[in-house]
Amino acid sequence: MRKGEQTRHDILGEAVALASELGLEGLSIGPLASRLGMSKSGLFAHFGSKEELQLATLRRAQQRFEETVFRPALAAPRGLPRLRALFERWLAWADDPGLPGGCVILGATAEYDDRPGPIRDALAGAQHRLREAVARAVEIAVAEGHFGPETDPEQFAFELFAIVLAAHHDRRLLADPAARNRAGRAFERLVAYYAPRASMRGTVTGDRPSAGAGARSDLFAGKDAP
Amino acid sequence: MRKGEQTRHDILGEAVALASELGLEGLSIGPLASRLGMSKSGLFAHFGSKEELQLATLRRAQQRFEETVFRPALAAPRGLPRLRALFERWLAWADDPGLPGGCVILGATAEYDDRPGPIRDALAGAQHRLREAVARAVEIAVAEGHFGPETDPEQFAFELFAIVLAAHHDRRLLADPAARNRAGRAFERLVAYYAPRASMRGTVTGDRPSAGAGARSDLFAGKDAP
DNA sequence: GAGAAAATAGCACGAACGTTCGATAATAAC
DNA sequence: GTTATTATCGAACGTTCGTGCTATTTTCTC
Repeated sequence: MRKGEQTRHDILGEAVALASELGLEGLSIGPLASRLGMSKSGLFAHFGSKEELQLATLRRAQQRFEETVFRPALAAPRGLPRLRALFERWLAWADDPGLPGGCVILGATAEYDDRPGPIRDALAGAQHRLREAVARAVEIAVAEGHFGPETDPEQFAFELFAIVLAAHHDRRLLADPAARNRAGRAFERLVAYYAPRASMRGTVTGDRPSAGAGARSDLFAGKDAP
Repeated sequence: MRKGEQTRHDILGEAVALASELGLEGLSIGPLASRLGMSKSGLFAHFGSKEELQLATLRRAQQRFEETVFRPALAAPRGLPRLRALFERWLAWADDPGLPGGCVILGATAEYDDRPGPIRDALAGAQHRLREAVARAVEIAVAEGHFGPETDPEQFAFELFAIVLAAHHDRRLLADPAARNRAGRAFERLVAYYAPRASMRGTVTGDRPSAGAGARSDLFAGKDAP
């Protein structure tokens, strides 16, 4: 009873890596089995259908995202520092050695975003929850005074996601090493725009916006996780 | 000699629609042939290999993007209006009835961004040229005085692309009708950020001879039907 | 250690795929 | 109108895929 769970765990580890390169659709049972040194039918018995394997692989990737990106970011101080930590980890996520072909979730989204079914449901649900969690973090930043009170949390979450998406795109397709830097500047511009001082708005400053609004974690030491 | 080109044209029209739903990889010859009321082998003879069909389909999608999005935007006045027209058309592109499953190019990018070969090359090359073309449009906007002189054109192109990407994502996966509005607000914020300071520097360049609206269309300069 | 239960292997199936080939029908050239 | 060329078809091949069935080996329980 316990040996099965172990191999199932190993299988999903390889499955995430393989799905990263070939997509959830291209994740085929034969090559996955031979990578693990086991038979096709032996592997198949763990899931009962390919779709179940795909769902389990997707859930595993989502779980790893939460453990690698989201939860550690929650350890950062409330408000902007937390958002900054989230952003940094999110960018690094696509370079995870366990994801040789980029983010599995984004890849699966491109494949299943117009094919109704449990996979699409799982993707949409997770995306919805993530976006809401980011929006909550933005609300906290507003409460902390890092952003102005008229800040729209969902709008912020949308724009943050947009930056991550484009960075992932440029790194994967164009292999552009400048992508990360560009993403960073876009993030700073985003943060600067919503900063409480309205004078920031619509102005053009050559240098990076000063980290006035609690960018350093030591400024707000003491206030911690909710 | 001419009948063949006509059917080839018809085939690629359907191929783009099918690839929009199932991806370039999922574009299979059998179903495509039966959609067109012709035999598998008859269709196959036009391309000689599946990869050639995929490449031709991709080139056709790129050509349609240029005709539908980019070239018409060039007809708008230089500078910010042109960028705005580009942005609007770009957003509408994903809702094109000929693309029932979203942008073929973005879909293909997700599939082939880490698989070396002619398809990836075509994608990366086109993306590079598009990004450069947008950057040139931004340079013009700077010259027109619509943006401040320290505006980084490539950074702007990156951020503009990010907005479009996220809008496409939210519309496809989340079926979120608010996506377009959010993208619009992100665009306005982008434009506002790079706007010149209130201290009017005026429109510096009166009349540098414009390249004209219907200038060049070498965006996706790929050889077509060989 | 014996027996029950679970995990894995081996094999075969039907379907779908890209591709080939020879035959036939449609079109273009003269 | 005849002929040469091109376009299309139908059938088949070799693979690969997901899946089901039956043994056999491994693991857990008492």
